[in-house]
Amino acid sequence: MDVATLCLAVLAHGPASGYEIKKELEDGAYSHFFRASFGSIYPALARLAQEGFVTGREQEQAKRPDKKVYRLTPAGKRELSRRLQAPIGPDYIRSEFLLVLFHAELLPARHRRALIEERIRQLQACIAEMTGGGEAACNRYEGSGPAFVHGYGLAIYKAELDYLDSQRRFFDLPGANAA
Amino acid sequence: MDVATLCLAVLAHGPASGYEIKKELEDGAYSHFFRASFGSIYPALARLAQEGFVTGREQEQAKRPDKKVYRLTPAGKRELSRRLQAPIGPDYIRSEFLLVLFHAELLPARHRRALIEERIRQLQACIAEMTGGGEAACNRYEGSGPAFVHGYGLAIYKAELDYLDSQRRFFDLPGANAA
DNA sequence: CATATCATGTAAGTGGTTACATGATTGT
DNA sequence: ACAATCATGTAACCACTTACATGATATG
Repeated sequence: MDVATLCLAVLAHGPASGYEIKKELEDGAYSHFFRASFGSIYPALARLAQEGFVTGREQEQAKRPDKKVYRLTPAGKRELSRRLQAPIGPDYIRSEFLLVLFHAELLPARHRRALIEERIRQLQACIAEMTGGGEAACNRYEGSGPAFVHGYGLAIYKAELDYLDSQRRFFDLPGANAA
Repeated sequence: MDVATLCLAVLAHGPASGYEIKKELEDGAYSHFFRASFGSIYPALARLAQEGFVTGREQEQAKRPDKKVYRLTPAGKRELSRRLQAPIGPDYIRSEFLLVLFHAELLPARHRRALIEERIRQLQACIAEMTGGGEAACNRYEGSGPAFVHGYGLAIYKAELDYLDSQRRFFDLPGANAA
């Protein structure tokens, strides 16, 4: 599943410009399980428009640069549905955090401690943002799918935090013979 | 952190050939948080040897192709330590599973159910393999680092399974108007 | 008899990212 | 004044994957 499919997916929730799609992928619900940069989003949208899966309408704005608002065509919606039903690949995970801690014995104890404390802070912030009602990004989405995925992510983050909390003793293991 | 660093990391646990490193990344403990293919491992090892971070010794084998066993040099160990202490990037996650389920409403109910049941099966298998004592791959590693990471992964997988179990009602939501 | 495992390596292709180019507007 | 936000797009680059080339041995 490439960036084009991702764009179709985001657009299924309503029309948006390339810039808005990027923001969604950066701060919104999608950020927890996908990623893409401008350099891949803009060409993907242009291609999708050419293929007839989206239409892009130039929209002037007062005191802002013009933006090109894309929306799904009926063909685009069918295409998205088709792509979502294709066999899925396995989750791709690449965690430098876990790679480094796998070799905790090669690190100075304080460095190990700093890594874990930073991780705890990040997880707490993330959980707070996802739990706290209000203007949180994910609130924009309605329906069982987004709610299910939201709960899924939250369950994982909570489990990570709980685990780190239960492993506080790991912080204070004898220091390493560092470089 | 690139494949070269990953190779240094694997070699820190003992000498290995390119083929063995790949196996480790595919079935071993590393498989849960990193990935690499032959096409990137072999050139990385050649480069590391050229830089003096590893030495490769050709080893003949009876009834098997020769293999080139690499081992970390003292400089290589220092280099690994140095690289592990560099600032780490955020976890990179790309889950087609979550992307598809985020759009559950666009899918036929049976497809949604099949995805989740498959996921449950995978998680159960994974947890069983990690929990069950015996010849499991991760048992090769000793020390607090590997144990910590093992526990971390297990905590996540268990949380995912628990969540899916708690959401069984999600399976039977009204079907979608599929393509 | 076919397929899987063991074993190394290269070349072509790909799906992205980073950096660049451009520029008004708003907040600090 | 300086940085951030809004906004689009291109070009150069990069790390990695897939497929190819080669071939013996073991397994079902």
